[in-house]
Amino acid sequence: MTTILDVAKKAKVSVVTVSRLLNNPDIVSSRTANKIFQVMEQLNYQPSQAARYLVQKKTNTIAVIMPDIKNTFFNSWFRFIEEYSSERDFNLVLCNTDEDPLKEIKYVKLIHSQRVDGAIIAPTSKASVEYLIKSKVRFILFDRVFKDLNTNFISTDHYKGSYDATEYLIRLGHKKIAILKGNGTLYPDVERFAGFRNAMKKYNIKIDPDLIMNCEFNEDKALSATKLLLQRSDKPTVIFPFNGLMSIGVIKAVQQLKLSIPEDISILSFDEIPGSDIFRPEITHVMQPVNTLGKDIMAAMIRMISNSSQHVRVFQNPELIIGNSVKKI
Amino acid sequence: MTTILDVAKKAKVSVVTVSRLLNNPDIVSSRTANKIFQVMEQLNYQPSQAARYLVQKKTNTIAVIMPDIKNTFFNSWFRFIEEYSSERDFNLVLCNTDEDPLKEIKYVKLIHSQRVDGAIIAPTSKASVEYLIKSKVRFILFDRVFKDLNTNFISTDHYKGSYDATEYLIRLGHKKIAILKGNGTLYPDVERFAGFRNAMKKYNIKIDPDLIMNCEFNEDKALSATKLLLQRSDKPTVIFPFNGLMSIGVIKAVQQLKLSIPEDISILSFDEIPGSDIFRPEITHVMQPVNTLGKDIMAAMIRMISNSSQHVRVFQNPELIIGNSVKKI
DNA sequence: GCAAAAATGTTAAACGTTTATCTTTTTTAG
DNA sequence: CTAAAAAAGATAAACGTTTAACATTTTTGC
Repeated sequence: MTTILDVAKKAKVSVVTVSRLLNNPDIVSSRTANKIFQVMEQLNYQPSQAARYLVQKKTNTIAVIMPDIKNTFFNSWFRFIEEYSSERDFNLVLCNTDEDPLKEIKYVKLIHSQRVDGAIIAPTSKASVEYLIKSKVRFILFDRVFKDLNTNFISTDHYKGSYDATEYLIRLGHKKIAILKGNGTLYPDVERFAGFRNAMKKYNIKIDPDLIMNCEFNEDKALSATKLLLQRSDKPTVIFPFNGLMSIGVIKAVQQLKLSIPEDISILSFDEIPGSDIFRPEITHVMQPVNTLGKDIMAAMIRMISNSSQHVRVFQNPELIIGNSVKKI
Repeated sequence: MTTILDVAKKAKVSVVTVSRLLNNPDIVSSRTANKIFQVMEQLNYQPSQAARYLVQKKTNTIAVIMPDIKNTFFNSWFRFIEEYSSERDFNLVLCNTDEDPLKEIKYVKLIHSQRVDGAIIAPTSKASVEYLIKSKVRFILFDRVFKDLNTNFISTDHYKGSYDATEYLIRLGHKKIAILKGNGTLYPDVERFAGFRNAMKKYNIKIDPDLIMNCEFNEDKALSATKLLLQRSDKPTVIFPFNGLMSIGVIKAVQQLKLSIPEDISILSFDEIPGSDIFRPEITHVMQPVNTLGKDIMAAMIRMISNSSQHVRVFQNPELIIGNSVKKI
């Protein structure tokens, strides 16, 4: 690998001049600058980030830790993150945890070791977040907040999204609403359920506990749950899965039972489903503002990196996108 | 940030002993080891990768450069890459180029600067590949090969995939086959078209040049092209888009024209479409072996990193997945 | 042609590790 | 209890940069 010394020698200048050109270009004459640039080009020189970091304590790298890059929501969110950061010359390290706390803690330690300038994390476990705090890694939580942990975050108002969606269903005449949720540990899960519960309460509709299913945000479990639900005598009129993946499970189950949406059963999804643009009927869903969620969190991160401390605690508003997967009753 | 010195002091051992524990654990007694580990835990110590790299010349990092993480094909491929590498304790840096040669060259320089142990790249431009060669970055091309460049690669036999698909269509009676392709620069594009052309030739069917559309792998262009095609008096009986994104465009066009698949028009896609698991009819498509493509390229990369040089030149076989989007004529 | 300003050079320390060599201390086996 | 082996320590160099302090050279403006 060619070093700054090689460049200096070949350009017949001192190492310090080369370094100055790299870090403070204004103070070197354009003649020398050109000469050095030319040599750099010839030798294919790129300064070693590692050596640089040691002195400057900056990596220009931001880590993104998330459960699943394949998940539609995280995927499109990531695209905005990537776009924004690449325009500002920050590098991204992407870590996929698969909702595995062990994988997550491994990654968290790794990025600590890498001394990234900051981390954006949609955590699976609280332990990872506590580790980040202890080890003084700069970070912003995304989507999943720990209320008792007093950290920076950007998330969606999951409560409102779910409340509004439920209200929409109720106004169309639905009372037997089935919920496919997680196990109640994840923040969005809790909030979404609370939103549902309170909307039901407001309209004085009793919640049938048999219609609340824990599917752990898993497609297959949603599929089985749906089959169970649809075989009941007292079956629900609508199913409300708390993420896109579970909605896929619901749709598959409906297809397998040769039923149709919304004639036989209505569906309302939290988040878009993959392939939503061509799937018919269009699935009514709560849409989180991925675009601004991505831009804002990255902007906040970059601000934190330059201005040091910053206070970022934001809930953004989701929007109910009306399709035609919900029937009026 | 706590350093190895802090650990040594607190554990009352020498820096060298701590380093030995980290790099050659067998030669330190378990009593000392435990003591040191305990202190590391307490102080949240993680060695600085940068400092380490300077001496050891290893980053344990592999860069993945690809055009679009949102593209179904690259996305699922990436998941396998990620899984395989994380199990083997390699870190991944993900770079999204958006098919922009400038963004790509920026990323290529970046990873050079980061001194990653290797790169896996589905290149957009030849310049990036030439840069990697010049700067002696270890790399394997993925999907997009440059025949004149004599590099390592793992790709699919695009020719065969397309040939077989075309033959399938012909045997079902199709003669007026419309092709939605790119502009003919990308390797897969060229090969896929050659496969189509030769299959047609074998069955002595003349290719109507009006049915060959350059849509640049773009959804909107595929949509417009499809509308044009379907309004012709001498319209095709089947449309064969060269990737999943263009297939989405085709499907949207068909939906907008209120036609149905395969009654009014048949479709055969190269690659899966997003949401393929719930979309009906099931789209007949050429499936690349994403799983093995991912594992194999990562395995090859890791071998290259440890054994130094390696020769990797592989074309894997795609498979035709029969759905019901192609009508017998 | 001269003084001031700008550009470049010289030297050296620092960043946090690893690693080699050599020395000293501790543990183990008989 | 002793000799050998194992473990730990001490010292120092190296990795590729940046940066500060100061010295020297070159350019600029008048």
